[in-house]
Amino acid sequence: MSVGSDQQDIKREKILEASYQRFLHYGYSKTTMNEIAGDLSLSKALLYYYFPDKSQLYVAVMRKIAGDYLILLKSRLEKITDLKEAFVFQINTHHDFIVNNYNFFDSFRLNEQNLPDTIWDIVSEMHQTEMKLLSDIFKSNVDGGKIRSVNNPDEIVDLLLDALHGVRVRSVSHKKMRFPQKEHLDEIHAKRLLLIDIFIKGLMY
Amino acid sequence: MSVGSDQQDIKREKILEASYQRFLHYGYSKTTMNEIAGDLSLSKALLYYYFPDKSQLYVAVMRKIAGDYLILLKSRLEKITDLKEAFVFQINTHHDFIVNNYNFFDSFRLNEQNLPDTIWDIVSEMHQTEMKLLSDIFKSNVDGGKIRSVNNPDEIVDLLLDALHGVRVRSVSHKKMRFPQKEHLDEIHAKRLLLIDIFIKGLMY
DNA sequence: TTTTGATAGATTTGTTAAAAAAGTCAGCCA
DNA sequence: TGGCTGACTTTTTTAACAAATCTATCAAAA
Repeated sequence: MSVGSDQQDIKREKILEASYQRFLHYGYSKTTMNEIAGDLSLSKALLYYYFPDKSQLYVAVMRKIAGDYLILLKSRLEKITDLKEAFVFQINTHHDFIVNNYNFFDSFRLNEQNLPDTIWDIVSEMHQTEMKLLSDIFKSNVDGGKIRSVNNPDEIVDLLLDALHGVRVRSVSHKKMRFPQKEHLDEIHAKRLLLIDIFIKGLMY
Repeated sequence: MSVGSDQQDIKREKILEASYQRFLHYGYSKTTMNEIAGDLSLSKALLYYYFPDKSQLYVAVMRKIAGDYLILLKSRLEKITDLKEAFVFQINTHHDFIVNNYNFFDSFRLNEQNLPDTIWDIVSEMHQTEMKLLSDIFKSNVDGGKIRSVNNPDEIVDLLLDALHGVRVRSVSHKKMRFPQKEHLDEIHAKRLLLIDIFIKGLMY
């Protein structure tokens, strides 16, 4: 990946961590470079020594938390063989990822158009990795004879992810609140379990 | 419902129609009472004779188009017995309703908070009616032995609607466009057919 | 090589006056 | 007298512009 001394990498990490906290609590546009520098007792100019500009600093933070998310997902899914269990874990982990970083993602909701396109590469990579992990489990379930063979496993996995996503979106947008309440989380979870259940039954012989 | 002479009702209708056209083409906030009055060659004051204020005029238009939508849905679904066909029709009709009135609904997207709460009653009523129509078909399919009995048909119907909804949302929000393109509509449609297929299979014996 | 203070240039924010819109009302008229 | 209007008041939006804040740069210090 990147070259540089250990010292540089450590400082880079420190900057990423401080930036993450700011972005997380105040969002992208309400975070200033001065504040980040202040948190680290550094000069603002140093931030520009390590990162070309604010937007690319943001993308770097995004890359980091996306990476952490994927590592968590991977480590757990590689041990899971049950298809239902796999989807439940995926959907819960993804949900936590969104909820825990809600403010961080406000640059997506308000479409902050000055962000570099590389951020979409990260989004795309996340999706591809999720798909790959689940598809593998799916295929091994097909091979194991637990569900019937289909000609396009990836499409099926993608479809179920879409459907599960819809369970959250609808239950939120229906009411005027923008974000699911604690009470609703259980309801969403129950609905998703039911959906996975029916869907997988529909894939059996 | 409302009392008044036939003449009054006719004028009311004319106002609703003219308002609808304005809201549809320019959205809520970019439509003025003067323009609506101008289209009808009436004075603005007359609008206030028939409707208490702008927001309630908007709600009245909403109630009208929601009513039309539900009538269309009802007339067709009452003749459909096949569960799959019913869901396909529902989802397509709903989609058309949203697409055809896209600008009209901009008051929802930008959350125009000065709209009266009664608008949510309409949304709620739409959903309930949709549910009722589909649930009836669902139940008659259960009775006919085509799918297995479940303890809560409404919940199942609701779930499938959520899931189908998700197919559209994900395929849109994934890319940065806010609205599905023509080319995507076919893809969405195909995905939904597949989802309905698998889901209903999962409900069989 | 890493760090900074000073500073230029761009963007956001706050302010205020003018314009446009919502909403009201006394009275006209068929 | 119910339906309608023009003229009016009040509220909201827009435009312009100065002040403040923020991003980004750079010469020079550590």
